[in-house]
Amino acid sequence: MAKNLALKSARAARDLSQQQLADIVGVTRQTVNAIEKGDYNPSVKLCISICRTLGKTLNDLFWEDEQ
Amino acid sequence: MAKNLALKSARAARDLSQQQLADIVGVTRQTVNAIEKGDYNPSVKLCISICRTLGKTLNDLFWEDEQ
DNA sequence: TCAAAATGTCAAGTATATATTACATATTTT
DNA sequence: AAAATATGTAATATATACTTGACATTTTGA
Repeated sequence: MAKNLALKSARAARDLSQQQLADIVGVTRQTVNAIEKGDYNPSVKLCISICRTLGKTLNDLFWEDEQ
Repeated sequence: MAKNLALKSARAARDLSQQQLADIVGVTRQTVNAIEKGDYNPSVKLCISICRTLGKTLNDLFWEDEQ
């Protein structure tokens, strides 16, 4: 998977550190880091939780428009 | 998680069986069944693959509007 | 410029998504 | 009604998301 810059950017817009976002959604900072880096393939439940925290939707943060 | 009726309905609209959808996205029929039933929490990659197959987006099939 | 905070990364462990096999019931088709 | 197909479900196995703990580097702010 590619880097998730939409996520990184949405997190920055809310002025949250990886650690803070991780705490809110109940995972570790390493997990948030890995998702932003594109290292793995999170569960949709975690994606939804991240989206809600950042005021975005799944399409905003996890849908790639180009096929 | 609750039953995913949006998925069940989108699959029906394309006239695909659970088995056919599973084959296309590369999982087993039990996995598709469990997702529709709401038994577990698929990876976002699998969600995206299902959405593409059914001509829907993540928001269409995996975003619950009520908080 | 120095310390603190944030980020990147790695190794080893745990939890859970997904596979495999199998069987039962429901639905559709002939 | 019988046969085929679709769906529901369960037990055991495997792959991988995610944790824990640790250390290194980069960035931020006083």
